[in-house]
Amino acid sequence: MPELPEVETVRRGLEHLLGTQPQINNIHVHQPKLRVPVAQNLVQLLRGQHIHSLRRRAKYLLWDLDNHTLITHLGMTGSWRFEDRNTQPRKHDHVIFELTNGYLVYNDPRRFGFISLVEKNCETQSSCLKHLGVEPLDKKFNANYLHQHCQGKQTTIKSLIMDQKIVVGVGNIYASEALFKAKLRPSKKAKTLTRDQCKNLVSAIKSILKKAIESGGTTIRDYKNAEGKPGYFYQQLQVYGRCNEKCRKCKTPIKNKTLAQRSTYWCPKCQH
DNA sequence: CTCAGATCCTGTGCGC
DNA sequence: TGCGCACAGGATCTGA
Repeated sequence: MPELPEVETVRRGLEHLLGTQPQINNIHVHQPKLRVPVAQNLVQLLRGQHIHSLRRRAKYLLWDLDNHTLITHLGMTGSWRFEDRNTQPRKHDHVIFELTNGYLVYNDPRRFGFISLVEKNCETQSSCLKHLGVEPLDKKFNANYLHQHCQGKQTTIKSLIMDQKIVVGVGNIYASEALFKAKLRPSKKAKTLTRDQCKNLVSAIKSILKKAIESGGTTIRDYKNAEGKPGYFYQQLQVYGRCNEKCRKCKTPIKNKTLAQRSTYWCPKCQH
């Protein structure tokens, strides 16, 4: 569900709502069975700690506490909401953080997300973060880097840019969108890309992600930011979800096919 | 090592 | 109206 722009939007919203270093008074775990089970001693360990800052790495949110870092992931359908009063609990409210200034609620119908814990300053060595590739908006993600990773790769270029070991944060929506902007077919073999094509693709990924962040992300169905508001990048989608609709550039009907288990969209005339 | 496919879950929307 | 099926923004594991 949430890709980098959505996670970054959630991070910014929560950072604003949390205020200055709230303390965790208590935690209520209603459903510990997330993709990674919630640790049994989570409540005991975190009670009394403060939330100092909220960072993002890839699609993970990193919560800096006094003695630990909380690593959380939204999976496909996870969301955080902040409430200043204790309101009616909703279906799939799995974990509730009772803070000095309000309630922080993790809701996730499909339970593909998780909340886990590592010792302070150890997060980069944790199993979920240590194999991650470069951030797409970092200057390390450039034409040479991508071209090198394409060498000899039998897989498709769409699978490659969604591979979090190479570059993080690009999910199913923005992969299709970036490939449209770079005029490349999603099914093109990664090893056949020239350096120039890699250069175009890198800048397409960067510009799409930046624009999506500016718009507060993309809401297809259930994504909501921390304030409960949708993202507006949906209006700017060129191909994703537009099967049989006319390409906005050349009027050719957009094609749709499942590629590597994921729904994929492209314009057969604009992309080669 | 590389790559494709199955898998973890629930909700929604479609065709019949 | 109701049922069954396909599909959904992610990441990890298995096995060929």
